[in-house]
Amino acid sequence: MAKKATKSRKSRSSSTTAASAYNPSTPSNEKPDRKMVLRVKSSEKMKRSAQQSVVSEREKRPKSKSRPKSKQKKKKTKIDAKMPKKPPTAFFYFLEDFRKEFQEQNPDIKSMRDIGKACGEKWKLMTYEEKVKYYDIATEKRAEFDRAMAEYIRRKESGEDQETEDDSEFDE
DNA sequence: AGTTTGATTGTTGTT
DNA sequence: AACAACAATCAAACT
Repeated sequence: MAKKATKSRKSRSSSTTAASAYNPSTPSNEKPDRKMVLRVKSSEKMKRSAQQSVVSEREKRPKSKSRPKSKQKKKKTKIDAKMPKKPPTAFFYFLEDFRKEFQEQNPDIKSMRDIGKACGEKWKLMTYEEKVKYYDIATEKRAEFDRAMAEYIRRKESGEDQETEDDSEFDE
């Protein structure tokens, strides 16, 4: 088993792995954590979705307006490099892993479009427990993002005019 | 040659 | 409550 030392960073102590939170019902593992229970409320919703997953609608139709096919990014140029971008969702992390495998099985396909389709299909087939792994990562990232955003705002309010002060960046 | 689109789901923010 | 927009990514496509 490859031991991915992913825990290299931050040892927030906290043995609270988000995964635990995601596992609302552990058969044998019953930890009566009175207060620390379910930090992620979305877990229930997600689980339900995963289990039900049975969507009768074979054709999803946007009830409202047509979907803007092109409206994601106009210019990838730097708008604000300091601004933290939204963290990838669980699905995106899954994509990262899936992509590698997919490319091995299908070296012919290189574009993400095709992979995305396959990923989406499999994603829906995946069970909640399997998804939890990715949800866990996404949740953690979101927390970090939230913190980064707060700091970013704080710094911005503090004075964005303040040029590199703590970091000696003499680029020019 | 450089910019844009296209496709996937999830999360968040706005109304 | 529900929609809108954006997150990564890479190749094809367009200008």
